[in-house]
Amino acid sequence: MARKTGSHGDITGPKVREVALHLIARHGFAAVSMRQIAADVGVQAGALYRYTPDKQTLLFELMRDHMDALLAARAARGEARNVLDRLDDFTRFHIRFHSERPDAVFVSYMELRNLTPDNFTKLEGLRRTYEDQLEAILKDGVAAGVFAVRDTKITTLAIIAMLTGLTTWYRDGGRLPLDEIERIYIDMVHGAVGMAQG
Amino acid sequence: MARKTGSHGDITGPKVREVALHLIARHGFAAVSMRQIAADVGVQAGALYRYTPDKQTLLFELMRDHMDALLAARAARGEARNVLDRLDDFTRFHIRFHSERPDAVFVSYMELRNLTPDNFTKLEGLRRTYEDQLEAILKDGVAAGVFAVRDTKITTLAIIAMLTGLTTWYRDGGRLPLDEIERIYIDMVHGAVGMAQG
DNA sequence: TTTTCAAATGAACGCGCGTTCAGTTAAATA
DNA sequence: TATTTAACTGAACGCGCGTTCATTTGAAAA
Repeated sequence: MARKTGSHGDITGPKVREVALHLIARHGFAAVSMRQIAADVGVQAGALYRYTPDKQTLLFELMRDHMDALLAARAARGEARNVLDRLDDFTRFHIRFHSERPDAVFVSYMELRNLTPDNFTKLEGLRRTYEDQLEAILKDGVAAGVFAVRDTKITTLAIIAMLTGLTTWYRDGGRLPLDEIERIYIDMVHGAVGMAQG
Repeated sequence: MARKTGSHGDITGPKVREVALHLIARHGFAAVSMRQIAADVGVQAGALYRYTPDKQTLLFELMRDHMDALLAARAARGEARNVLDRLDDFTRFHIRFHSERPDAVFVSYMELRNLTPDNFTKLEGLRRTYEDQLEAILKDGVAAGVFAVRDTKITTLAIIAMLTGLTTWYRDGGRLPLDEIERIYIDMVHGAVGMAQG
């Protein structure tokens, strides 16, 4: 046996990434072998190397693609005028985007330590770019006298940690619909930036 | 060579755990080998099995000890009278305890997936016990009309995620002293539970 | 000092790892 | 249809893995 009937790189390639993302999220990068990924894809281990030069690059590209998608989706959204709407929009966006991709979120936060220093630096840059977008909103809000924030950097990180924490427990079809969860988080974010709730 | 001069189980045992915690936090459980741990301890790999029956148990006991210490330290603290003081005390306690043990925190949150189902269940119970303590405060605050919280469960998880996020960036001797960081977080927690800041 | 016990060695076990590659087969092209 | 190209196999490579164990040696007890 060699090439299989119906085989096509445009199908196998994405499937490799999908399977890898899922397995790595479940068991961790170091705990998942190329043979396991290959088995779930339905090929032999050697075939994976048509789609990635090595395991490390596969991990890095999964994480980089996630961050690229995050920044692209964010950029595609128009900016609201007033600073409170911008904050609410960020909150809603973050919740939606992250709740739809728990595997990618998990991997992107947990496997940073398995990246080579070079790859780590690149990813840090992307993450920093995203964080800076929230901090810019906070700074504008403080300047406008709308938010009362002691330290915009810490508040930025605290809000992102709070919002991202959602992915550890949120499951589709759970106790509360995502709309309601969004409202709850928006209230809490308002509180965190020193606004009265309502 | 066999037994080394000055060797003693009361010294090597704790050192095994200390080294293991540090290496696992840095590289992940699956990525760290028993030989690496042994090398940092200063023994051969076989000697580790005088201190743990196997690698999995070593991981579990590190995580369980961390949670036990967390609950014990929390219980050792007297409860304040009014509900706002109790919330502030929880916030301060959580920040202090977690900022002092970044390795253990990291491992306890990241390596859950590497536990056997049995061990996972045990640890989930301990974590749940801790979360329930914060939720009890929130419920009391809501009942007393002091807090305005839509959903105590979600708010509990959100606050803990926000506070624990600190360990990903806090380093001793950083830009802000821990006292100041505490104040910032206390303000944000007040906001998250629907109180005006001050 | 002799005996007992605790601590650690170092070699060995089978196994699965990431990766390479010559060979085989299906799909695409001419 | 004949040729080229893309997809994949399956075997092989050296290596490090978790774990076991007979043996050696230092520390503690008698």
